[in-house]
This record gives sequence, structure tokens and C-alpha cells, in this order.
Amino acid sequence: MIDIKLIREKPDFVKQALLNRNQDTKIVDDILSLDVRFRNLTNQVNQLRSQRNAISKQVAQKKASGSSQEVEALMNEGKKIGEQIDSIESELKEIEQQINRLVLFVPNIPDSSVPIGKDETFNPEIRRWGEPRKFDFPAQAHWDLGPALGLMDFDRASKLSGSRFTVMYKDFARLERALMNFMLDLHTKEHGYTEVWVPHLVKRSTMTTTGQLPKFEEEAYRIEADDLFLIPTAEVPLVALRSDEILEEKELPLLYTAYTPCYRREAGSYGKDVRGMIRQHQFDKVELVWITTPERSFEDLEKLVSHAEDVLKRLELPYRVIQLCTGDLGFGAAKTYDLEVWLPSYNAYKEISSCSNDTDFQARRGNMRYRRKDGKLAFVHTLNGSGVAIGRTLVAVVENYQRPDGKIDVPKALQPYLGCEVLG
RNA sequence: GGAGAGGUGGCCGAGUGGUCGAAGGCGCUUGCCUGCUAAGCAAGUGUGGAGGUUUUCUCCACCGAGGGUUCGAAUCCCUCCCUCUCCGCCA
Repeated sequence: MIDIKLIREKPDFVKQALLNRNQDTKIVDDILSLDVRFRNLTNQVNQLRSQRNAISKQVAQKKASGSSQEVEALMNEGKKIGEQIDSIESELKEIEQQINRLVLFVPNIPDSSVPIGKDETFNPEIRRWGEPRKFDFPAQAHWDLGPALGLMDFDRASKLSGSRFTVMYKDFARLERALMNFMLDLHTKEHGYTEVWVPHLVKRSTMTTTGQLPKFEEEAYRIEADDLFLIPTAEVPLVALRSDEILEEKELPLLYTAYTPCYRREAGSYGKDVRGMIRQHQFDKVELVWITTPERSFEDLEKLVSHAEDVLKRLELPYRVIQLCTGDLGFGAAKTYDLEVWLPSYNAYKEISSCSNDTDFQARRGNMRYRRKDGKLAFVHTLNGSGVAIGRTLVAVVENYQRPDGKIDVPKALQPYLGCEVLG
């Protein structure tokens, strides 16, 4: 969440940020009017409390030295003030709850370096790497190749679980596992990340820290009996790992990586990417998370992006980097780069990683602070990025490395993990 | 699922109705001392909010959360949440 003081002191700035995100600004006015009332009542109640505290002190003194009449009078006065306090407090509490609820629905402020635009058509391309392969035979989509090889099974997947699920066998199942290990090894051995193994079911408060709740509850799978949520990304447990803690400046930045499955209801994406395993209710991903300081978080984002890019470079998959404009930015993000890999079946670049600086947005929600060298406390900054989505990487490898005979060449970087040069 | 214990400042830990925002210790900061390091000595050291004469100050809140009793609650009562232990079940 953003600092309520920012709304209080620079409401026009916040409204402009919302407009840049292509969103309604009414929420700012709603919060402002509640806040005025809140501060007004706070002052009233503080004065009354101060009076009551003074009376209570006198009671204690007079009990030892004064007359019982004096004590009686003071106690009555205190009681009257107490009644006034009670009535103001109940109103105050209600207003505070409303403010807190609303503030959780305000998105992060886009960084000043983010281009302004109303939707994804305004996302600038930052750079490209590699050349899309020219096929001298009719290239197939993975949803044709996979089943033809007997390694991908969409029919039985839907028998088991419905749409947007996949079953894989033998070499493709191994490929999934190889990619997982390849990515984790790369990030831990060469990029300095600490591998973490995390729960896949998390509490409501954990999902609130990272911003999935309360606004996007309908997109998450929820276990009703225990009010637990299936994580939509390892970002959730990795970022919240250090919530409600005070870190030392010298231990920052913390670099975490984790492999997890990701579970998404994909509500509202009907008709999108319905073929193959591009958009699934369950997919594997290796996630990268930084917990860092405000001074360096934007530089760190560049590093994080380069770590995700390194995965695609080593797999020799053509990709491009785009920056999300204000209108396309996620709820918690101040700045985001997407990596898009070349997919022959789409004849286009397709998102395979999203890397964001959430600044102090998640840190405020999760109360994640650090003690600076000068002794002051400040909120940390959190970054997250896919390093990268494994299912889509498998698709990219299968489609980009396909051969005329329908089998798949294994990228050099994966050969040690698979122990062979051809799949199928 | 059954039974029990517990949640106090950065950490540990005392504190059962009135100068308790909270002893003590550790840690941290600064100074002194010291060939170096360590140790030692001294002082300081919670967070948040509102206001203001805005680098000095005042007030308020906060001892898991919420309610209650009371003139007054870390302390008493109720509800909830969380953690841990033992038993049962179980990969």
C-alpha cells in the first residue's frame, strides 16, 4: 500500500498516478474526506484522554492524602469524560477501518521513469536478443508436436482436471524437470541467489502482503475449510518470508529464488490462449526476489532482469525486453520489464517473465523494515521476477528446437541435465 | 481430532490494578582506555500518530488482536488469532 501521508499531502499527485494507470480517482477523495474526519476526532479524543489521565493521577494521590469526598468527585468527573471518550472512539474506529480497507485498494505509484500510456500497445521495446529461426519445413505448434510424439496429453488432462491442464510423459516430463534444475543452478551458482523451499498454501495475511488480496481474491484458489490460498507465484511466500521483521542494512540485499508450481484461476481470461499449455491453471516457475534498500532498488531491478535474460540466452531462445507503460503496470509495481520469448506457433514474442520493482508497496503491507546505518527504521524495497516461467520455456524449447522429423533438439545448456541430444 | 503451555521493546527476559513505555541482560551508537584484536569503563538507545515556537517541545496511543470491568489495565474478565509441546491419525 502507499503511504497515507502521500494521499494527505499530495492528493493531486496520487490522482495523476491513478489517471496514468487508466484508473478512477474517486478512491482518493473518499480517503481524504475520511482522513479529515479521522484527524479531527483524534485530536478531540486525545485531549479528553489527557484530561482523564490527569484526573486518574490525582485520584491516586488523593487516595493517600486527601478526603474521600475529593476522591469521589474526581472519580465522577473521570467517569463522565470516559463516556465521552467511548462515544468518539467507536466512531473513530469505524472510520479507521474504512480508511484501512480503502488504502489496500490503491495501487502503487508508477516510477517517474515509466512511460505514460493507456494500455499494452504503448509498451516500448527496450532491446532484442537473438534472431527468430527461419524454418525450411512447416513448423508445428507444441500442441500438435507434443501429442504427436506421445509426450503431451491434453485429453487425459481435461479428463482429470478440466480445461487448462496438461499431462506430460517421458522426455517432456524430464524436460520440465531439467529446466527447473537448470534455472535454479544458474541463479544460485552464478547469480548469488539463496535457494528457498516454501509452502504452496499460505494464509490470507500472506496474500495481502504481496497485494493479491483483498482486491484480486477471485483470481486465487482458496481452500475454504482452512482459509488458505494456493500461491499464484512463489513471489508470495518469498517476499512475505521476512514480513514483520526488522532487517539490518548490512544484510541487504537479500536474493531469494524458489521453484514452485503456480496456481491461477485465470478468471476473466476466457478465450485467451486456449490452445496448448501457454495459459494453465497450474504451471511451474522459478522465481527471483530481492529484498533491498530504496537507494539501490531501481539499479537492482536491472540486475534482476539480466538474470532472467541469462536463462534465455543460455538456452539460445530469441527474446525481447519490453517495458510496461503506466496503463499496463501491475497493481503493486512501480516499474516493470517483461521478457518475451519467440514462439513460432504465435509467430510473435510471448511473455515468459515479468520483473518488477514494487518499491515499498509490499513492505508497508507486510511491515518489512530495516535499520539504517544512522539507526532509523525504513521500509525495504521488494523486487520480483520470473527466472523464468518453466512451462512456457518448455514450449519455447520444443517449438524453436523442433526438427523436420518432429523430434526436438536439446539446447546445449540442457544436455548435461537430460543426458541426450534429442527428445522424442 | 484430544490435552496442555505460551504470545512484553532489535533480541532474550522480569513484571497480577496507580509516576510502567515498562527492571535486568544482550545487541547497537558514541566517547574513554588499549601495540592490534578482544576485554573493560561511561553515556545514549522503542514504534506510530496528532499538534506546534518544526533540528529544543507538548499531547495521545501501543506489552498478539478485539471487546469488557474500572476514575485508572501489560496486569482482572470474555472472544478470537497465532506459536509451541504431548497424545491420536498419517505421506
